[in-house]
Amino acid sequence: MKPVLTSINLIEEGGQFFMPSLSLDCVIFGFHENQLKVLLLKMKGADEWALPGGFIFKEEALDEAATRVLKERTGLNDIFLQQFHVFGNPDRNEIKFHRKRMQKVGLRVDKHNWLLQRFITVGYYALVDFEIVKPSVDQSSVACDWHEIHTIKTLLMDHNQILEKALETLRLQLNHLPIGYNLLPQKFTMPELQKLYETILDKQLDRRNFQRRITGYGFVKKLKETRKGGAHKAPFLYSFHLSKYKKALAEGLDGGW
Amino acid sequence: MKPVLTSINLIEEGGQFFMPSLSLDCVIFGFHENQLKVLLLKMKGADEWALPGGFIFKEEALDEAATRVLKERTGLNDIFLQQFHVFGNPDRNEIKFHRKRMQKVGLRVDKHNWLLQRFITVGYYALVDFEIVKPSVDQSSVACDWHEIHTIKTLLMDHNQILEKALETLRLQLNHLPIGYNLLPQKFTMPELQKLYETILDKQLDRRNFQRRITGYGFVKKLKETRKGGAHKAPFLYSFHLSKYKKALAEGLDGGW
DNA sequence: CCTCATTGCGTCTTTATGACACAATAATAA
DNA sequence: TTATTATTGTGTCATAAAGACGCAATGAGG
Repeated sequence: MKPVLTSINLIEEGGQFFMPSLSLDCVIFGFHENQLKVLLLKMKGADEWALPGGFIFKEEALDEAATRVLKERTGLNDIFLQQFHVFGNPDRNEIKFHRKRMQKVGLRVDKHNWLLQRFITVGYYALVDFEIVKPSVDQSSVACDWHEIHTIKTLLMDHNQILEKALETLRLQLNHLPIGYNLLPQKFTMPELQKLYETILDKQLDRRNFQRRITGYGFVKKLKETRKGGAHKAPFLYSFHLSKYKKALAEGLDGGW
Repeated sequence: MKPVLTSINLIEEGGQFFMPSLSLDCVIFGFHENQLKVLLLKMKGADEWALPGGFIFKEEALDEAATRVLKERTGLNDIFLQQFHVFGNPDRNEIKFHRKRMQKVGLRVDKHNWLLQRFITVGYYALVDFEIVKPSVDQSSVACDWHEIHTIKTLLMDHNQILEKALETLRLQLNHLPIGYNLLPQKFTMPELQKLYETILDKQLDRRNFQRRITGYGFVKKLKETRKGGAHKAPFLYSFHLSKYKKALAEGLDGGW
């Protein structure tokens, strides 16, 4: 039903298992050491880093396919993921990329091969707890690592554009989806939450007003523990009160109408 | 390059012109008589109304295809449109629909026909000035009419779900995209703008506070004319100051962070 | 045990929001 | 012609939220 395909027979036989001309790419976000990071792959025969992606089985729902790709890449099952945009310009240049890659691998294929067609890709972003993810390479890639969002250079094909759009979406959805909950560990400090907001919004926030506003919403629980070990005063730990968080987000955290 | 296809050779020959397994559907919004409306089609051989849709030529960008469909349907060229979601469940049931339709038309086709495959559809919404649209049927439909948003019953396939998602997106983007500008005529009254907001947000707003807030943003110009003819006091006409509107939206009209 | 950067909590001012009062006005009915 | 009526234009007041900042408490490191 869902056979494990090697690099070679993916090219030669993928066409009979996957939807034609359709792929998906995942922007997997993690938060670590007060930095927003993205999981990137380096594929065999490619110089540039790329977003992890995959194809959709002929009988598989789009979301299922994204879930499967994320599972393969991070080892995690219950991942928060959101479809955010379809990238459908005819010049996305999957074709050149695949042809180049096949040449490097030394494979000769028919020009009607399913991979040598124009592809439209659905962008998903995922939010994971950095701590519990174990990035793993697959058979077609040589590296799989976290990259800090601001240090990312040129990515494969239109992946920079996909990443930008994912970030923009994340910013717009910050007040409507449980982004903090999914990106932070169970217990976190107020400065950590603030830094997450600042990174996503790309804007400095006042420490004291931030704290007042967040506690005002009432969706974080202050714990009795503190985070020892830092160089200065130990901040209190907090955790999300998920039902209250979701309820508040449903209304929208921004003033609005 | 982009041949006009009749109903018959669309089925038989569409496969050589269009991307396989991929379609797009448009939710075309208009605002008229203080009601939000959607343009729906009734297709030959179908009982239910449907969203206007189309396919993507093999060398055509996704947005181009959407623009083309909108042009065909409304006669308009410069339409504001936004891609908002991809619908990719395997049980969307395009297949049953097409098979049924072909039977009614009395057409026998191969089971590998391109239309009898699973289709994934990209949802676009469009905002048009109701006044200047001339809905037109195409060769595959028997009617094309505006429907008030709250009176719409069961639509074809998953089109109710697509419409719902479009409305939800519209609500979320109200403070970030020039939605008023694109839905209202050049000149409009404050009560009209308010009704538009109320319909999209599905919420009553205080007339006086609404006016204060909108004028406070500074992106509407009060004109010296009034809208005569109503049964009561003639309201002033306003028009959007587009550059200021866009600038304000870029910041986001909601308080936010 | 002193230093210092960081954290926790608070104040004050300004701005925005929500609720409501009242006068002005254009079509209609008397 | 004039009164009626529903609606629009403008303003007030109380309350809530946002922005700017002060200061004491704390924990690690010297």
